[in-house]
Amino acid sequence: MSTAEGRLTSDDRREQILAAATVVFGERGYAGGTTDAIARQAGISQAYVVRMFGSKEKLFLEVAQRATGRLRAAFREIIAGFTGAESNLERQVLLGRAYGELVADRGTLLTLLHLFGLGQDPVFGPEARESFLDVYRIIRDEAGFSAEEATQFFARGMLNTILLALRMPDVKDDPRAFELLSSSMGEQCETILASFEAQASLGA
Amino acid sequence: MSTAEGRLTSDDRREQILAAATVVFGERGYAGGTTDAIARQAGISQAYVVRMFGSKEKLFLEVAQRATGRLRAAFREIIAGFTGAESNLERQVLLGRAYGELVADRGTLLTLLHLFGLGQDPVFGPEARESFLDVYRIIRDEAGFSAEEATQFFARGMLNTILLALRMPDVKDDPRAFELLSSSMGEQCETILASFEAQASLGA
DNA sequence: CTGATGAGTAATCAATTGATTACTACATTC
DNA sequence: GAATGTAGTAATCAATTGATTACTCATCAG
Repeated sequence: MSTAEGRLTSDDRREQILAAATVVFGERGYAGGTTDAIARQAGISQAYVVRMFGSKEKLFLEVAQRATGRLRAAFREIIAGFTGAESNLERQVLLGRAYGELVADRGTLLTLLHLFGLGQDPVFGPEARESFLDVYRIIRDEAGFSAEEATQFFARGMLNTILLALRMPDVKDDPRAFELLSSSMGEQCETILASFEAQASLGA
Repeated sequence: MSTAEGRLTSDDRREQILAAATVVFGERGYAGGTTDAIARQAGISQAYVVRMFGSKEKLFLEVAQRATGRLRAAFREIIAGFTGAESNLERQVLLGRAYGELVADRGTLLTLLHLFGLGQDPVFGPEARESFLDVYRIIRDEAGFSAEEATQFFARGMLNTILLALRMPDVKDDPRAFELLSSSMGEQCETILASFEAQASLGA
């Protein structure tokens, strides 16, 4: 996606770099994602990536905050649409669907997962914990789930996240893999898989 | 833990390097974990680390295989101890406890999680999927769980894994964090937390 | 003793990486 | 039309990293 445009406003360029960084950090993790790969993905020079965000660390922080922010927004949007007539089970389905749509962007999915693996980092750790808890508070206080319901919802979400990160749908021919995917993700698997196929992967 | 011993047999040294690599790869991921950090952790030279395993990639592969292998062994040991009188719920508790004991080693926990985030890697991806499915098959075929029970068991396990990776117990004073931890991990949280405290973290 | 084998390292290399600097080109404003 | 700000890059740097090579030192069989 090295969109070879001309000059952009710094805000537009910023968005573009964040999108590119989400892809690269997703595929290679924080340590493995280079500013050079991000620059190439965005079609600009490596120097400009660093200059616009100050450092790779600050860039990743913004990428992570953007991902968790989008998650919060997606959940709040669904909750705002609650009529009050749904059962909590129906609400779980609606929220789960929203999560599925969000992480249909593989970069976002993987960035979230990589962030979770950075719990011991002095900078990203606190950020990761706080974001995770924020989402839990939304599900608990704003969606009105009980602790048990919320935990169950999160557990299923984490399993789905890992199954997608693993690219488990790639071995869907295996009967046990198919069973696990169906049992955990239901029909959502198809939609998300299709979306993954559509996403360009980084060159070697 | 730079245990400054003298010469060891190559097998003993191998074990020691694998243990050191588990710690380092756990804390910094595959890309971020350097052979130099592993060597220092093991108290030997960087050259010897590379030489013994051929490459960093092969070393990580062995570390990952060791972690997933231990998981399979732990589950099989528990299953072998089943009397046939337990309910499936009791069996879930027993297996969950075994998982908790395994990932009380933080290096193992994080190595597993990092492996899951490598699903698109041409080398580690297939390995990760196959290992994950192997464990699922054990739970499904050898422990005799239904697809729904197994999925639920895995979902809970993945949530616990991420909560521990996030170091969520560090913010246990937060009422919602405490609630989530209690609801997902129960009293196991205490044991594992204590074990984490006891583990030396890498120097800067 | 001697010679071979295995454990382990120091030194070094080429490649990569995040960051900095000095610069260019295009706008906008006065 | 000069001046100023803003988007963007080329060139370069110091540090790091995985890997290789040539070596040292200990041990042990004969």
